[in-house]
Amino acid sequence: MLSQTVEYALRAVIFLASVSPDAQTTSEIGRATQVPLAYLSKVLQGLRQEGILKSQRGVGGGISLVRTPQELTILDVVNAVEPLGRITTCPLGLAAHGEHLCPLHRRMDDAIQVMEEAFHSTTLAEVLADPNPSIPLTNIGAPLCGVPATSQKKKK
Amino acid sequence: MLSQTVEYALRAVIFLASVSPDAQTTSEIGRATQVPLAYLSKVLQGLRQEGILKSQRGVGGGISLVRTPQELTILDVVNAVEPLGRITTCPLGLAAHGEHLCPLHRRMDDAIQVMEEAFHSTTLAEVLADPNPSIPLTNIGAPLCGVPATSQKKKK
DNA sequence: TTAAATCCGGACATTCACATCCAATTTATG
DNA sequence: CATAAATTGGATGTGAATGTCCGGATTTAA
Repeated sequence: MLSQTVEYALRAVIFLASVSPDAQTTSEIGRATQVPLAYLSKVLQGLRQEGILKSQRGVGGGISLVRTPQELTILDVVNAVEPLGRITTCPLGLAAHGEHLCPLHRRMDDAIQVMEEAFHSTTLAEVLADPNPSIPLTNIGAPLCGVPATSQKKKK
Repeated sequence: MLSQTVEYALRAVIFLASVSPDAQTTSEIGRATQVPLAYLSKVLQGLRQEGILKSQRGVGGGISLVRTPQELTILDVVNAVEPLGRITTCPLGLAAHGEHLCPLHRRMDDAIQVMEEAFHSTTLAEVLADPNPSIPLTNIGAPLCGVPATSQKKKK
């Protein structure tokens, strides 16, 4: 449904949003998000090329958000990694249909659209602010489950 | 987003619904839906194993729906081919979270759920009944664009 | 019984998502 | 300048999704 890469990308940007506007190294992001490090670097590279993230090489460098968490929606991230694939033209290739879809494809696109709207209506800041108060278990309520919320250790 | 196989499966069942309860050969379905014949047979096989379709071998045989178009939803077909992948447990593997998702995964699952509901709320019969009246172009209004609506030629 | 129609199932090919590894490049700092 | 920290990009591997091919099994009908 949603690809593994989308899952990884969202974990990464949520974590980055939680420390925004600070930069984090790929290793730090990997540790926090539990994403395989070698693959994470590819995902982050893609997000940078799409203008979601920016990077700084060298000592003290790392990855950070281009926009603020208030300005960045879940949809922005999803579309940067793998566009949702709205159905805009007839998949059967009937050019005569133009922008008008048959009843089947209209409903398929409608379903994709409601998902798109759900993603568009939520910013990273809103995810972070969600207290999720009704849940009593350990570590629940963190924007990204299992992530040590805004770990503030600066060694050296 | 939605896989190619889902697209093919929906085309096939919509066509079968349009002639329900009659059976159609794989070749006839392939011609009507523009799906590669060799692959279509695999897709149909899967739908049969999932209890969506039934088949009859030999001369005069073919494929037909198990249920009526009124009783079959788009979601039934989608789930038979490739389950939507609702998020029921923490993808980070934190068992302690149990059934409670963190804010990020709660929103991701919510988005999948709205799509699931959109598919669940539509039967094949409703797709077929959709007149799509506002559209003036050729062949528009057919439940599956490009399909000769309930082609009634019986040769021999 | 034979033949034709039709589905069934396995083997194979291709492409892509996912993932790993490592050398090259950039940058801050002593 | 030399070194260590960090990203970048290329090469490569693996498995799943997509797609093709064909012989075998089943059923109807002549």
